[in-house]
Amino acid sequence: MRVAMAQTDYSAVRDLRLFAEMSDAAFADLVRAAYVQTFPPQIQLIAEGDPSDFLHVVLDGAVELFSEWNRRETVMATVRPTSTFILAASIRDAPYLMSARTMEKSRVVLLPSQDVRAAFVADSAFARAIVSELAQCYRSVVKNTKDLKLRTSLERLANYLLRQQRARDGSATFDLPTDKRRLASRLGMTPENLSRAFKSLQPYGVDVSGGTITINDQRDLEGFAKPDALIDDYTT
Amino acid sequence: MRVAMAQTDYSAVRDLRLFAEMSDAAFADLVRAAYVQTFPPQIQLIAEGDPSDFLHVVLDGAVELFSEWNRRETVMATVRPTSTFILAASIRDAPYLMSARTMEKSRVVLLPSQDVRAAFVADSAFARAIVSELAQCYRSVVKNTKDLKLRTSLERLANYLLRQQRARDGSATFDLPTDKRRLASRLGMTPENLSRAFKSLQPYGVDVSGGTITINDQRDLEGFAKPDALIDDYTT
DNA sequence: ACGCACCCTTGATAATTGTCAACTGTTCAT
DNA sequence: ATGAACAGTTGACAATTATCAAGGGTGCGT
Repeated sequence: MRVAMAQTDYSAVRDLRLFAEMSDAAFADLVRAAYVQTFPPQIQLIAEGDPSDFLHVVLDGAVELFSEWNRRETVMATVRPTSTFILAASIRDAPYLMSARTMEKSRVVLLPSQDVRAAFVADSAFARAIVSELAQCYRSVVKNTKDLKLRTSLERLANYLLRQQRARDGSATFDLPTDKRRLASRLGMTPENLSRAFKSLQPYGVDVSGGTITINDQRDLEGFAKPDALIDDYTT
Repeated sequence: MRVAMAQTDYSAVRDLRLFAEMSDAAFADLVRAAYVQTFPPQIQLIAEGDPSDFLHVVLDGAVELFSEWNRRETVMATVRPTSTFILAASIRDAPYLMSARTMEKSRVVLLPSQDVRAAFVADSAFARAIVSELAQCYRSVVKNTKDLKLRTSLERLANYLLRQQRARDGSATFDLPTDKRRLASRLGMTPENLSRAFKSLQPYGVDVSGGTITINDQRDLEGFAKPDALIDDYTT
């Protein structure tokens, strides 16, 4: 009766660099026990400290990774389609270090962690892809640490804007991909401080209108922000 | 004439979890073009931005990883025997994100990055070990980010002391493994601030005499520091 | 022993960042 | 339309952290 079930379309997952080189058989094994679920906004998907039962893949929407300590909370990252999160915990079979919640209505694939580990052993192309992905994740977090330790909040914001602009192919005007409260937390500052930081960037040609940013003087802003490939270039 | 050369002893490297499960043949291939070098203190081994030609293994001494931006510098980590550094860059064949310098006289193994990548493809046990190692590295950096974003400098210091104490099997008195200037940088603060932070921990039973720390009231300090396994336990 | 570095500390001050409270503007359900 | 809820902003203030300058202590080479 296999006709009646499991016609779920995993082609979007398959297209991910992480899974693209796998053998068809190994991929079929991996998605056998997987399932796709759609969540409403503001739903907590995982909690830090929980055992890592599933590797998650965001197909649609947006997921926010955050952490808490002593009644404080901070946004660690935002995951947008199509990519995975909590890969390291799944691989190590260790508890999650971050919690995750949907920011909007989101469609997420859940792959049992044990199947991921099995696929890793069974399929060497998958193993290679995992290592490459993990190394990239590691390097991203290192860059973020440099950003946090070497720059003031104003410099972090300026460089964030330049990165966003580059991600939108360099147009002078673009929209922030998230609300300002989350952005503040992601950048390691308070919302009040972010408000003032935007004002402080006005002399460098940054205009803010709601969530729309205009960079009037690219040179000037870059002169202040001093972007550095070893911090701001997320492709290397 | 192989008797005359290359009798270098790589057993310390072999014992590392990263290499322990490799086949003898793969390990021999990996070590073939490797070499061991002894460096005096304060020598810069690698510079951020350089291509990652070698995976490094510290056999003796201590190596400091640091980063620079805009004339500022910060200590990212300290590597002690026996472990590797800049694994992610080697794997991805990407430029180093951090510089490295010896803190003391140090003996370091240099493994050509291309041989590491070759061994990764040839030996699946090695591939598995690399993934496990990388996942652990990733999780360490995430924990460090949480430490930085969720805690004040005083809280970071308090938790650092508790971690050090645990690493020394919980004895009330122990020595700092590094000078205070580097420690300050590692914790994301200035030396002056670290000095004052130590003073601020006196009421919680922390005594400082040179580089020797005594924790007189474990409970009290823990009450302030609120250590958390998802930040401070580096084994998970 | 002496002087010279160098690290650490301390004090004074400034810059940065966070907190609290109030206010604006918008959204959205009723 | 109305008003509750909420994100964002602003101002006043406090806490945290950094900077600058000076002094104390220690180690080391001569």
